[in-house]
Amino acid sequence: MIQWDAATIKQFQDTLLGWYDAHGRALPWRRDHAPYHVWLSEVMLQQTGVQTVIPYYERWLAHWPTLTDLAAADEAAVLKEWAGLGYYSRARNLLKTAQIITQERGGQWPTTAAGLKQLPGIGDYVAGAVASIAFGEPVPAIDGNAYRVFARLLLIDTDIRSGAAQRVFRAAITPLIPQDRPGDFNQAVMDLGSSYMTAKHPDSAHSPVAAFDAAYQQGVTDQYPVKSAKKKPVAKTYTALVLTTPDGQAVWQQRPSRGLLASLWTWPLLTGDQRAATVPELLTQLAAAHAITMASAAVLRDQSVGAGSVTHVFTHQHWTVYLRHLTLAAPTALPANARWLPLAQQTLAEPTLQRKMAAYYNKNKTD
DNA sequence: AATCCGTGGGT
DNA sequence: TACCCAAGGAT
Repeated sequence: MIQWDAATIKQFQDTLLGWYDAHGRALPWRRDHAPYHVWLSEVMLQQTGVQTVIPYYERWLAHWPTLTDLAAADEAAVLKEWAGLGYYSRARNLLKTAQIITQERGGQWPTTAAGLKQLPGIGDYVAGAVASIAFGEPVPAIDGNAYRVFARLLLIDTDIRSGAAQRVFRAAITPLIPQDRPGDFNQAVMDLGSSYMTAKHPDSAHSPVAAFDAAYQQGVTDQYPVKSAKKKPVAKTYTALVLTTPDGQAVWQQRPSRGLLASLWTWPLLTGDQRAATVPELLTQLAAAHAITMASAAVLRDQSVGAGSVTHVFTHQHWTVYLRHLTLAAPTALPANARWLPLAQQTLAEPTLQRKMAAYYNKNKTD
């Protein structure tokens, strides 16, 4: 690992900030440095691309313009607004933190990274980003960009997926932060990491900090950062039941409040490939899995949907979902975690998996 | 420390 | 197809 002297650090800061002043991106969350705006954007941007976030960010602020507005929201409304962004605990934690600040702290944000990190959903990265950008604290905000940029500049070969990475990079980056512009420094690093110093096909030669880039100077950019491989997703198979009445009402089922797609709504899912199961078998499993009971005598029609399946890849699971369509004469009573709503309902939070299933159903439905 | 938790885009 | 990547955090 390379250590810079004080003069080099000053030159690096001036070069990086000069470039940022001239070429930094004009993003919606950079219109001001309000902690609500900085925090919301940083949470949305976790593991998520800028172009995906922008429309969600704008819609969110139209819905809840202030932290006080958000603190008064229902969790169901928050999840509905978040639906499609993924990692849904982020949305639940946004609401929790808004309530803590509004109701327990009199609307006052902690102004240090250490204080911010106590709040739900705020870890080392978001704490550093909000503390530096909104409150001017000279702390690093170490995200994937910072890992990549400084691994190359300083030839840091610590595996960025290892437990030691946070400590090693924090020690390396902290001395480089300018006391007067920590927020701009951290944002400049992010812009650098998403323009010249990208993961794939970097343009190190034209980077404004090429002169400080040891990996580029030595022709070893492709060796940094060191990042161990992920393991591949586990394959799982399910069968979704499209349970409708003749007038187009369908059974919607809310997933448990913890775990994958927590609290979101889908058509009821049974484990395994149930394309060959009989109607009584399907209903037995439906009762066991979701406490939804209905008599097989009430089923007017039993149809498979399409010849294939819906596939959806999560971080750790690769799902294959088959669809069965059962038509009932009339709605039956449902437990608290299920509802009769139109097939194309607009009121509940649906994950992308459900949107894919609905698209597949609409394309393949028989009548 | 290792695992869980989404999604869309690129190659 | 099967990877990898993108402004991580909680348990």
